Amino acid sequence: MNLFADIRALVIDSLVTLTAEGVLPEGLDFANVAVEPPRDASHGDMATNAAMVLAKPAKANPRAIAEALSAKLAADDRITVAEVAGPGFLNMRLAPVVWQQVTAAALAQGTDFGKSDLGQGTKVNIEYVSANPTGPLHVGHTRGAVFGDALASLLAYSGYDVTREYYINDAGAQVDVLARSVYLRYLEANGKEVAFEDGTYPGDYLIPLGQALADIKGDSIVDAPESEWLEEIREFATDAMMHLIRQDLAMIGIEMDVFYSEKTLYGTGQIEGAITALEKQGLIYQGTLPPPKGKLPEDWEPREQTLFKSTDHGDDVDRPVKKSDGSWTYFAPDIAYHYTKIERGFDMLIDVFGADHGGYVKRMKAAVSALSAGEVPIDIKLTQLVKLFKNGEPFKMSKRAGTFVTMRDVIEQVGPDVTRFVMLTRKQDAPLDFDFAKVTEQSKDNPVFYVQYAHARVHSVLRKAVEAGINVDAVTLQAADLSGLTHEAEIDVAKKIAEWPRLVEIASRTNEPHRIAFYLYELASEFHGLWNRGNEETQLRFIQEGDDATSQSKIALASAVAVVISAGLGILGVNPVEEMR
RNA sequence: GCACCCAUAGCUCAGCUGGAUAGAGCGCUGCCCUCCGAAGGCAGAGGCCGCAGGUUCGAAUCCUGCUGGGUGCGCCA
Repeated sequence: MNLFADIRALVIDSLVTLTAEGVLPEGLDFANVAVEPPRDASHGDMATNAAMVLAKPAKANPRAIAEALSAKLAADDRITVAEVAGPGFLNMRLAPVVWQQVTAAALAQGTDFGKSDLGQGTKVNIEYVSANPTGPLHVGHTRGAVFGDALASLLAYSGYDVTREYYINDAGAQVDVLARSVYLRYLEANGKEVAFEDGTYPGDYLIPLGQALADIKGDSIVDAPESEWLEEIREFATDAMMHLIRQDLAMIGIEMDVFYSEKTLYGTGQIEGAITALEKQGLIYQGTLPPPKGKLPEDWEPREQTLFKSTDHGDDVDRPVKKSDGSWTYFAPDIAYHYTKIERGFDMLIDVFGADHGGYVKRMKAAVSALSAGEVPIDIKLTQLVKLFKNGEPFKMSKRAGTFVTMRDVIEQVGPDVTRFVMLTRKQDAPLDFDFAKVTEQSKDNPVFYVQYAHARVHSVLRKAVEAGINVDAVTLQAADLSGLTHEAEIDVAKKIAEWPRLVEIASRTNEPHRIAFYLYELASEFHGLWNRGNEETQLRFIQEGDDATSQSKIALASAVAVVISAGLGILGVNPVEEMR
């Protein structure tokens, strides 16, 4: 039940009626008519801009339209007041019964309250994490992982058919580096002195791999040339790394639907196929790119390459798909990979990249646009850096030195729930400060705690009610008579609950799961406020001694809050707690 | 040099794809526990929404140009 959609439907109906009656001219477009909560609560429960939007095309005074609309709306039972304000706003006040109905709907639908068919089964592919299989996930990956996963859940909740996908970069030079690094560890396990020079991964996490290899191989390839072991060790090492990465992901509750290997694009004609598809459109040519303006790289010299005319699809310069030696650039298999997404029948693509891939966005969009004839939209979300702090002291990570902070480190210290929530309390394109001390603090300074606390308080009430012999099982609460919930403080909580479906819709349309986190904070705030008013005004307490029926209605409201919090946390991938410890 | 992202209270950030007097938390000043958990709540002070133009009935939001910060810029992935 989306109250805002219901009221908007009522407004549109009224406008249609007014058109039929000749008050409004025929053929007006109502698409821009919005029904939203006014910023200032004193203006009422809902406001519509209908009169202002229609004034110009209807060639009429906005206030006059608003007056006419007001008369129609006031006839509906749900609306107690519909008054014209300002330049032509129509402010509506809704009857208490409306809020009681919303509360009942939330209880009846449980965590499905807020689900919609907005997506209409649209097949959407969300690619996220996609970290190189050269080591464990670090904090930077964590943000993209959490963001992508929450977005996937959000879209699924809104009726999209979601596929969570991870692209394994297991074919580039970086996996050769991995193989050589593992080989060094293997030599080490065989008692050799080795040096980790630039261009190798010195991290400790490869030591067990070297040992495992030594256990299998003994010293048989200690003196062998690279050509004899490279391929085998590469395979061995990337498999091991992907195993590690899956474990890391599992720690934070992420399970991918598809792991897509870059390697499988080679030797199967898929890269060639994708490039041919572009070629047929005349978008592939031999050419020489102009040098980057400004500071010229020392070793720059003009070279002829195979280029993709991405400028035809909104890019700034054309991009090479082949290096000057004729081998594919990284971009080529990426084009082929996205081509497979189109061919696999996805209607919509979302890529979640780290901010350092910002320069990649336009060419990827250009490729998808060209390959799908503009039919498949692609949204690319860049996640900004996570700055780590410990007691206010920042600490850095350096992959080269092998001293980066892993996702595992973070999860082990603060837990998956806190990590996920904190990383979602910021827009993904803004940098995030993550302070180990602060995120585990139990105070309202910490939004995770604050929201969890509200949920726990509801369950505390439920426990107390049971102790007091009040029946608060789900069926009883759903059947409770809520007509007594008329106090302003209670209505305010119900109003917040009513916003949930609308909020979900907005978050889905914008691909912005952080809105869920902020909403939950606001809902928790309303609930804490009501709770505390019970201190002074005892009639607002949830448990009314000797009056089970009243208690049940108030507890029903509290339970509705818990249901929505639970649904919201579910989208974020956070487990609601029933008790604080 | 070019492209993308960002700029909102002392600090950290929201702001519902253009709405009315721009909101939270922290910090600061007060107040509220005999009371379902005060791990909370209430109130107050605090703003040229980076600057300058433009579009509009109406702009923090859209457009243009600046300023300042981040990221990236052929033969890495």
